[in-house]
Amino acid sequence: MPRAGLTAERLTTAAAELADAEGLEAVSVAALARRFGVRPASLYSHVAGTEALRVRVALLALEEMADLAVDAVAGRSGRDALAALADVYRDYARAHPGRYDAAQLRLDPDTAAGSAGPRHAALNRAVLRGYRLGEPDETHAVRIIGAAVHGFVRLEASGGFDHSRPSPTSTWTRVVDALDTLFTTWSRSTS
Amino acid sequence: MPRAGLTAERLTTAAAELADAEGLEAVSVAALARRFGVRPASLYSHVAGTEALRVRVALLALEEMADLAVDAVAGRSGRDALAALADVYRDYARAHPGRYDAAQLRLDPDTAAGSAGPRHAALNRAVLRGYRLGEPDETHAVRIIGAAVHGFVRLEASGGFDHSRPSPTSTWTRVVDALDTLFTTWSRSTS
DNA sequence: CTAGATTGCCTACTATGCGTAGGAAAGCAC
DNA sequence: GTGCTTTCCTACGCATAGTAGGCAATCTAG
Repeated sequence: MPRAGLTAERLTTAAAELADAEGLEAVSVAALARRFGVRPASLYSHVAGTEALRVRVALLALEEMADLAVDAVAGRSGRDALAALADVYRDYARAHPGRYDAAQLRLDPDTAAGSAGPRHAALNRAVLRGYRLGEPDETHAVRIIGAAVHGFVRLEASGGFDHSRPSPTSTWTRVVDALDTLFTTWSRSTS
Repeated sequence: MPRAGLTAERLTTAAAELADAEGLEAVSVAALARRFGVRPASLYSHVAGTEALRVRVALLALEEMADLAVDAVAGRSGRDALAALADVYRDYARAHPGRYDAAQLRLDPDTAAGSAGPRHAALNRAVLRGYRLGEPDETHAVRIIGAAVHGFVRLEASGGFDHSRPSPTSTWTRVVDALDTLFTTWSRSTS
């Protein structure tokens, strides 16, 4: 019998595609085995199990988003950089909802430390440096960006405002404007 | 053999407690059956299945939050009302993480229409009326409150800033301040 | 090109969960 | 008590996660 050519990488990308197409819930050993025309037990030589599969998708998503974010932010500063960074997250979530969901999984500390998570944190701070906030404001700002972006993305993804007026994108613009204004104001009042 | 006295209500409250204690994932027909010392099949005369159980928890949580929100907002206006409303959501999420997660489930349109969802929308708008935003700003504002609050709560719940400085609560204060300032500014510039 | 080692995928199994069908008995009406 | 309803049961069928151990496809030595 011919071999299917399973590897951890191929399983991870297939899992990511499956997550985007049918939701993170659909990512399971059984589903992947079907996709590769192989018995479920065969996957266990390559990945530890269902949860490990989802974690791999999370790590992939974090890397992809970090790469996109680095490109988007390059050569920009201030509001431009902030908007570019925020757009990366929103656009990624719309293009890859399953991967994005996976990226929200709570990773154990070791895994998180080895992930692209720290790159995201560094990028956020790099963008914020333009506002010259200082501490602890910069930390507050990192958290607020995270909350606003993830909160908006989640609302948008859960269909809360499908086909409703005004358009989600116009609200998104307000969100980014509000963040920029907020940080600019902090910056002024502290200096 | 004595009867366990199962009812849809008792199952729902037990499911809510289980969700808060062990996560929404832990809510299942089998787990509830164990809790009541009963065979899994016995639950199906009372609830349709695992998903229905979670939806019931969601509806319960939405009602509880709406009741709390009504009380919290009563007699307040402006920033006070906004802060009180936002605090209700954050405090509820911290006290009842499983119920709060359930409340984020995507409900089918009919179920959603019969839920406390519309009460939440009405309350949000009632609080915002104090800012005299008009449309479409008021709608943007409703969405932004939702994004900011849910985003923050989610970050806080996922342990993103456990034991880290500055305290999550100090960031929360900034979030509420930022929302108040934002809406106040919109209000002025439009009038 | 063959012989042996490797390893990829298999069968077979256990355990757990969901959900359905149909039966027995507990409790209620009278 | 007799009969009716409801509650909970046993017994299934099916899907999934994961483990143990085997056969054979492929790689490597010589």
